[in-house]
Amino acid sequence: MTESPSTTKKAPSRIQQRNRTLILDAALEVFSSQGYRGATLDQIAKQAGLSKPNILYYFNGKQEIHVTLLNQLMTVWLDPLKEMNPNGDPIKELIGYVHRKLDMAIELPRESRLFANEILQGAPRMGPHLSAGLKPLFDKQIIVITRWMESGKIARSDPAHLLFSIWATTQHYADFAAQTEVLLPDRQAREDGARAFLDQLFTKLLTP
Amino acid sequence: MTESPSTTKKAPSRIQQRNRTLILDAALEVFSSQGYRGATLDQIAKQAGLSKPNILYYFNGKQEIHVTLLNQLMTVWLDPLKEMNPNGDPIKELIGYVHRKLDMAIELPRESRLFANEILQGAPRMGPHLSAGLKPLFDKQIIVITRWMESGKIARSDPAHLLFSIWATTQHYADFAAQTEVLLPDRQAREDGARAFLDQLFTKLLTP
DNA sequence: TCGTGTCTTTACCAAATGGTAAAATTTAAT
DNA sequence: ATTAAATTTTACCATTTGGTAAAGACACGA
Repeated sequence: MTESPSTTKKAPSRIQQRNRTLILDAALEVFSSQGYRGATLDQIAKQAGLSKPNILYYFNGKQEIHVTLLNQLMTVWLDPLKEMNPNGDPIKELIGYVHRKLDMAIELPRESRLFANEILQGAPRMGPHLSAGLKPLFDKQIIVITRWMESGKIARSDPAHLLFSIWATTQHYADFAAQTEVLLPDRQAREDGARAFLDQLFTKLLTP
Repeated sequence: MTESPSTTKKAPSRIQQRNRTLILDAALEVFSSQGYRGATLDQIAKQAGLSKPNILYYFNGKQEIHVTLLNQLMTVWLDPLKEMNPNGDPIKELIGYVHRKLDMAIELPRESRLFANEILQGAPRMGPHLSAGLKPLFDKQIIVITRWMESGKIARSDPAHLLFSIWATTQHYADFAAQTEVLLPDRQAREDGARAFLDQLFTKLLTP
């Protein structure tokens, strides 16, 4: 029986694994720079070095590629937040989180833009994941941070907005790169400056 | 001679003014929520209550509507930055700027998202305006802030990244509303919390 | 009210785009 | 080597979408 591998759940062949990876890589490139509607299967196919029908042999449609990508990268994206250790030194943990997020924005700007695009459009294909995936983790870490504040180890502020501000300031360097690159053209200086500034900003906020 | 008013530069009639406004309003709604490629002339037409050909009577094409919108709103968007008074009290000026930007994000989320969409895609239709419009103003205000720091009236930090962090944290509430609304559903609490937090964040940073 | 120019609608079109059918080719186990 | 299954290509198709032509409706000054 000849059936598309996109529905089959049996062991994927070497070719299948290679091509699905190829497609998802290409899709990340295209979706992150063009948005969901701006991206075309032809662009993804060309970027992947495959034909359009070939791509539809591995995925049931454009939407499935996009959703697969979002699901797959969600884990990577939330990892730094999970890694915060409730028993570590609060300032170290939070400043460390800031640095890890900034590193991710610099090293994985496509992933950042992929999510930014999706959220900007109202998260039409990710809404459930926000409630089911992000929200619980968010609430959990809010509690951790609140405890840290109550223990007096860091200054009191609103933990939720603290996280928002960390996300906003770090992802800004990926999502608004077209702007920051015009305003601060020297890449190395910009990245070093960002690190130093965010360190200072959040250290001052958190130090009791 | 019958000619489209989009090329004519003569005094626009009452109807012309009304309909161009109607179209630009509709276009703001659609472009900001769907992005440039995601927006269709049919959507804009429906939103404006006009027919598609009628819309193309007033504008020469989709791109012209978009560019007109960007140009028109650029002024409004940069206004708060211009308003910073070099002779005022530095902390008051900067904190005031933060509050004005946050108010704009809350009151004009569509404008914020319109620009966010455009920058995210690499500013393909706005690139020149960044260099020609924003850059000079940015550089000028960097100098003002630098002087404030040198005078000892505010703590030293990187002025460019200070502005980036103000933009990032305030616009976050408009651009990532789909996310913040899931994580902090109570609108009033969210907005009040944002104001208080950003006030605290930047006051701590700037106080010498 | 008449006529000229302004505005709107109807009826289209060509290109782009997501997707499919089925033939052709390649892979791999026997 | 043979063959059955997996993979890729070729040739399409229906819909959507930005855009146009031209006829029709309307406004308004003389």
